[in-house]
Amino acid sequence: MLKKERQAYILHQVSLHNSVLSADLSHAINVSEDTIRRDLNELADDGKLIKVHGGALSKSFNSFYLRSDVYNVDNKKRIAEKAVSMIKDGMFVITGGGTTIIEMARLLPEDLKATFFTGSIPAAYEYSQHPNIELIFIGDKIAKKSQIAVGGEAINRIRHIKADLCFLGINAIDIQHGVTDNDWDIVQVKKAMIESASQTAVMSISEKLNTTQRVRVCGISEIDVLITELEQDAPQLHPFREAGLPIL
Amino acid sequence: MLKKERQAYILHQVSLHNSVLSADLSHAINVSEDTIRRDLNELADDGKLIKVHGGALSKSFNSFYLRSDVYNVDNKKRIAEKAVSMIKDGMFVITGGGTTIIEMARLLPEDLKATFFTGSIPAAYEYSQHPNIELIFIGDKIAKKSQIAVGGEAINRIRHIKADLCFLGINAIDIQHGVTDNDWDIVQVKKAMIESASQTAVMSISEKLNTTQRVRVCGISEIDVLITELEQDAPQLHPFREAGLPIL
DNA sequence: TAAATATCTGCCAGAATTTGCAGCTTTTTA
DNA sequence: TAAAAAGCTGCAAATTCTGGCAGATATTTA
Repeated sequence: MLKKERQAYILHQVSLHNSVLSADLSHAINVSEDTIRRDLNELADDGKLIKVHGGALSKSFNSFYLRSDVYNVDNKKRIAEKAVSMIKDGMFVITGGGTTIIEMARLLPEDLKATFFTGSIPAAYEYSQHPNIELIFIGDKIAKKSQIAVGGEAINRIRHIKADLCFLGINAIDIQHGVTDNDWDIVQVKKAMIESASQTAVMSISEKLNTTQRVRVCGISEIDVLITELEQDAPQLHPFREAGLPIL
Repeated sequence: MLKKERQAYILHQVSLHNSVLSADLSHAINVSEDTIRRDLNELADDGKLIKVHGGALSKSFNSFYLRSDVYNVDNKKRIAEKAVSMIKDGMFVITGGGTTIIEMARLLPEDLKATFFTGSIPAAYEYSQHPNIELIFIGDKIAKKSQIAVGGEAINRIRHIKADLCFLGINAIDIQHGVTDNDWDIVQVKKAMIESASQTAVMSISEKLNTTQRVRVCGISEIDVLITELEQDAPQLHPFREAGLPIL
């Protein structure tokens, strides 16, 4: 096998699998690992791939996770837009925290008059910037990681609220296990919020669909709407629609 | 799986869920927790995430609040320093809002362990950035102008607190009329805070000495310390000291 | 065509990296 | 305040990397 051929093969494998191991290549082409290494070094010098200890990575791989932040912001904005469309003048809305909620808070139309409840400091900050929104903060001990109020006091207060809508950014959702999260305290708060509202909308980027975490928030049946960045008829959403969950 | 791949996966998970546990990652990728920890340390060194006990947090999540220019920062810093010196480990401290309080929050020493109560969103944000401070937010309707909780619920909660220290930034102080302010709702909250604490310190730049506003908060006698940017023996402070008000 | 030259490939020894483990310290939690 | 969980350090084994060397192969030149 010619050197050129070999390198072409390597590039093909890299673009196919996003990553390759020197040992695998050596075995597949039947040349020594040294040769593979030299090839990888050359290809890396030419900027065709990224060499790392033990093998190589595709170039697009790197930009994938670097860009995923920005990429996700766009998706979250799309979700936020859909969520905002559910809110009408005069409503009582209760929301959690998280980046998607923050995006939603920023997109609320100037002339919307509504009352918002939240226990999240960043979300509260955004709501308080809005000219026509009345904001009620649900206080208690603030969880450091998420800057959101947790604990019995907060849950008690939430129980006394009768909201029209509840918006929750969620960490994982799955047909079988429903909505799950990884922080016990925050889950308690979310549960209370769901119970206190007549309608609950959960917001999630599609990447979180069909994933699970450790603590269960609620079953699919307790949710009224699922909001993702996808079109309503996207195939990933089929199982959820079939489970009777309305999609926005 | 290559090291870089693993780290990319970790970053992806962090940006997706805002936080991850070492144990979960170790289980998901099938490597030892030591390896995960080392990865997290490397990523944290590169500033890609924030490492915490048991896992890591997303970096982008926390930074929403822009430090805006405040009037008279230097003087307020000087006041804040004096205020900080009053706080000891283990104390329960209740504070209002305002720029002076914010400065104080930023100056709290890293190793101070104390519990803070506040109803101010910006102040809460600052406290929540501190590693060793336990923060309890006193929730209720948020007053737009000052981003602070006001109303019966808040006052009720404050009544149930027994704090060691109360810090208030004040708008006006005068020998005859005591501490005065211009917002009725906020004054109610401040009154409750003063009552709930065994010691009250009021903080004011010297400009506000000998001025009055429309609503009375409390008389000079109810204050335990007055903190200004001036030296203790500054002539402007004489009348206050003579009225029996300790000066810091 | 034969010799000279350049390139490629495999092998090797020592250096470097990575990883899991054991023992010990620190932090968290009940 | 003590048990449990997580973190850190140093070590050892395994893997990978580096540069040099030698033989094989390809290319050029006399």
